[in-house]
Amino acid sequence: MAKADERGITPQSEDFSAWYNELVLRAELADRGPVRGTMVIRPYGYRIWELVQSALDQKIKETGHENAYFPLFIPESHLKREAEHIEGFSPELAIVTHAGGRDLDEPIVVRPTSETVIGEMFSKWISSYRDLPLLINQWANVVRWELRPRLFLRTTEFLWQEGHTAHADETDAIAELDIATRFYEEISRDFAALPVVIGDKTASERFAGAQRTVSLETLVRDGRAIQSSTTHYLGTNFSRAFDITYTSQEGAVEYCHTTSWGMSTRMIGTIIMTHGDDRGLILPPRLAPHQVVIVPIGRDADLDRVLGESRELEAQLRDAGVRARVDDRDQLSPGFKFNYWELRGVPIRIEIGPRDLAAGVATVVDRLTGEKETIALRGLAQSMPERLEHFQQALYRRAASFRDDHTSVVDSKEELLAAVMTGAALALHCGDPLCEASIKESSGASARCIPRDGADETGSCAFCGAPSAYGRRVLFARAY
RNA sequence: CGGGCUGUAGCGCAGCUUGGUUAGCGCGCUUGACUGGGGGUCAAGAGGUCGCGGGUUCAAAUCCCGCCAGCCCGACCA
Repeated sequence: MAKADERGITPQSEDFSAWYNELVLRAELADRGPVRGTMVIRPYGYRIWELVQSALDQKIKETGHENAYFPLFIPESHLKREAEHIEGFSPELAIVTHAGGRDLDEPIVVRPTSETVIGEMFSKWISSYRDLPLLINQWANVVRWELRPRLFLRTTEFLWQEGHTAHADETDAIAELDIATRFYEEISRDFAALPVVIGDKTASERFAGAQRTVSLETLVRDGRAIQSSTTHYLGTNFSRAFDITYTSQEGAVEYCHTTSWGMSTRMIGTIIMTHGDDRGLILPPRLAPHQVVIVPIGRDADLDRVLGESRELEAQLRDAGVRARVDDRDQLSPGFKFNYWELRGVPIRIEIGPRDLAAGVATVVDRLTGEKETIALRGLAQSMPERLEHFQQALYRRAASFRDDHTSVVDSKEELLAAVMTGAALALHCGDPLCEASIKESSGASARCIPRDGADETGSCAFCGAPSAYGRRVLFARAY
């Protein structure tokens, strides 16, 4: 691992991984737990998660879903009922075989996801077309024993939200997919300032047991893609396995069509890697625990006046609906505090010193551009929501240009392989899983999704030359 | 599971090659004074089963064997 400068963090360009790890730890977002791959989410990181949660929970409820809670433990036999599902998950299961002081008759799985328990319950709860659609969401922790953990991006245990719905037919289930995809898109764009590429997964990248998987992909600053959330149309695979049936209006017994969809604490890792720079985090205002930090500067009598003015401004900002905080720690120098809050990604910093006070102004500093402005104290608080909104949009635009600058349209094997070294590639593909596998083998890149907003296009596969499938280009990138 | 690396104070590390008596350094922490617009200065302090177990030796952080843990790069990964 590259060594950080005494005070700063390793630059992104030198070692992105080291940058990321140091940042997560130094910004006090999270710490490693005692069991390999586990993570303690510290208050600053957890607050970001709470802000994601409340925004998403509101959208989930507005669209008619209800929250519920299902058990952490699942009988192993349940998981085995859907063949592809168990096959996909078995390598990463944590299984309890001993409890209550003795060996268990049947092993119990710690949920890696809840399709099976929820399916079991759905089959009891649904009997008529009048019971449909059934729209349930759960906020929970899940456990997946991944081989290579990374803080927030892939932890042994993580927090998420998982939506599970049952519908009378495919049309209704697909409409549900669109609803879930839309609110993930809105959370990503409007709250996390993440430009996403949305599209279906290819067959080999689909969720275990799904007929369709739609993913939201983000391109982060080292040129890799990350799936920040995903929705699945499960067809009748799970309803056949768990006997989720209903009697239709015509009196026939039919299988339900089910969906599931999730967004996890990985979102925080995505935000870090999309927006962060060599000075630290840059948080989108709508998800920032502190949107504005006020640093009072001065001593003795000056300090009293400056602190008083800072507190007054803090109160005004709060009245204006801004999450503001005065950093009144008197043992720390202003310069220390500037770096401290920049590392933590606070969008706007306001400095108030004797010179400012004498002129009735404050110094306002933008975390994204580093620009300092002198602004009259009068009216400053009232204008802050608009300033934060501009910041939010500028952050989104910057990420969108980065994505565009690092996405190439490619038509040959050579171009494809070159493009994925520094970003994403849009290529026609034959649709053959074996061809996908060999792209992965030669470049490390995988098919992220088939972007739904791509233009209609056919031709030959950029990699192998066979006729293209899908009628559109496929997004390839190395991924987290 | 392969390849590489690392375990010494809260954090980051030196010391190990060539064993030696009180195990160092920087940051952080505590107290005080001065300071304060980009990571302040000085002074005085506190803080250690050198990852664990065994072995060699008069003597082990240092040499040997075994184990454990963690990180990085792969493989794997709704």
